[in-house]
Amino acid sequence: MDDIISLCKRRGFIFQSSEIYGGINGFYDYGPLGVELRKNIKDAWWKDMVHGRDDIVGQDASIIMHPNAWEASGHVDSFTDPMVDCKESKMRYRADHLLWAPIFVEGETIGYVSTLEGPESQSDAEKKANDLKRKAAKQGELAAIELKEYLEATPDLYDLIPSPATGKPGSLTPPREFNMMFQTYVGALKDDSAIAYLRPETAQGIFANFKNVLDTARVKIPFGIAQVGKAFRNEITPKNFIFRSREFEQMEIEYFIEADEGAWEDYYHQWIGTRMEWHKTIGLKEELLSTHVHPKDKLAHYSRACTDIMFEFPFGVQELEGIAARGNYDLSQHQKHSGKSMEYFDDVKREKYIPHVIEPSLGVDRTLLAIMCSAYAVEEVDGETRNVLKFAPRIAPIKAAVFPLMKNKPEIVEMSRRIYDSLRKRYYVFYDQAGAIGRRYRRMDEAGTPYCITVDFDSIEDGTVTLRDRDSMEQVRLPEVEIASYIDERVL
RNA sequence: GCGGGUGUAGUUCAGUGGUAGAACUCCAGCCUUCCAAGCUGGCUACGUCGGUUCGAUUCCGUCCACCCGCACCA
Repeated sequence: MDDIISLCKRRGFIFQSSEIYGGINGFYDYGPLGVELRKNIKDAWWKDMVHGRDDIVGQDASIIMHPNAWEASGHVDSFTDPMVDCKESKMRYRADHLLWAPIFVEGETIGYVSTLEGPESQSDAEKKANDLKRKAAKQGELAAIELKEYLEATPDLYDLIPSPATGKPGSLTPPREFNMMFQTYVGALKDDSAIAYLRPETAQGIFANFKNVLDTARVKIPFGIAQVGKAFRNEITPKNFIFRSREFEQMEIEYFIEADEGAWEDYYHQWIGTRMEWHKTIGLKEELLSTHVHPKDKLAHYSRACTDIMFEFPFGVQELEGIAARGNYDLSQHQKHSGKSMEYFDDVKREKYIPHVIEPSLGVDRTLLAIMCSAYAVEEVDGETRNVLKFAPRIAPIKAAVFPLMKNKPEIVEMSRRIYDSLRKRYYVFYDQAGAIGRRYRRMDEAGTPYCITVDFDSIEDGTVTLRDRDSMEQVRLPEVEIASYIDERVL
């Protein structure tokens, strides 16, 4: 992983944000090659998911929305993770995973117990209750133990509830709120009425425009709306390079389907297949991809099912994309909060309903990192090591490079410039005449450029050039006029 | 947020209480007829702020950032 991070910096893919000021945690910048790669990923997605299908249209919603949109979506209330720290054991718990109960013997409170949520929580609590009873030297029956979340504890109880780790009361902090949405102010006044949020996901911009798109794009269920855009989350701990950052970009589709309870499952599985196949087309190594099905008891209450597409990064198997069957929760919420109907009239069924939705949601930055990890290779060539990024040609930042074999032979340089000028009208092409030819090849290997064209002495005689393949390092000889079509076939 | 570690050139690393060196990279020139060749020259660094000191890149503290572990992760 360190090698990849180092290469990203060295070759101008990714820089730490504000590096000259010491950097800022959780933010990254994309350099000249990074921005090309990133753009190619987004273009490939858009081309395949929007232009390549007749049932999906695009949109681009603003990053700042009406604050009520985030009330409706539930993000204002629940996009928080209240946390509790144990001052003694230095452990940290989510307040809704930390359970506690008062212990009664014969109607008298003898103390409190705490435990963590899980299959053992009840038995653990009972065991601790018995210990408590023994210590208090009480006779009589223990009353039934009713576990509650720490969030339900009143402030006077914070000092009485013991830490689950140490068993001692008084070491737990009150639950500390942490909303992951960035706040800002719209307009000149900095009061509560001006509070707005940077969106933590692009999805709500799609739901909020559902009616607009429906009324203007002549779409019929089933259909999808796609969007690519930045989202912001004030993560507690950004981690693993660009994998979890505070500013990131999503590629999301909301695919609207009929409301029948029997219908969603087919669409859902289709989407998992479609998305999995797509990841292979952009060069992610198949053996590093997998799926993770969320167990039913871990799903949000409005969610029918959720499958993650996982990628094996050097730091572990992590989520790349989430495909969720979300019922009609979001549209219903927006209907409720906005007072505007989100119903769809189905001409075939002759009925009105609020559509259900399947949501494939992919992170651009995570995809880019997965591509770097898939493409990076160190090879041995004639006793020398070669660093190479084996990008799928369609997403490679630079599609081809043109080299004059010698820079001090005017005819060769002239022909090289001519080829370069003609190719650069089609895609990003790099011209390099500095240094030995082998060095130029290796430089392009590290940038992941799939093809290098070299103009040599034969070229000015017979009009052919050599075209060298990045992965095999083999060369073919082509007439100048065939270069463009040869590369077109492979990179578009 | 806690504990531990780290911070010197674009990269990877040396080193010192008297302001620093290497390799590779990069740039220029010479040379060079296809895979990091050679020669010459050149650019570039002690994360930040403060303290101790005659003097700090070095010692101490603060902050920032990065790495590992814990915890957290719509």
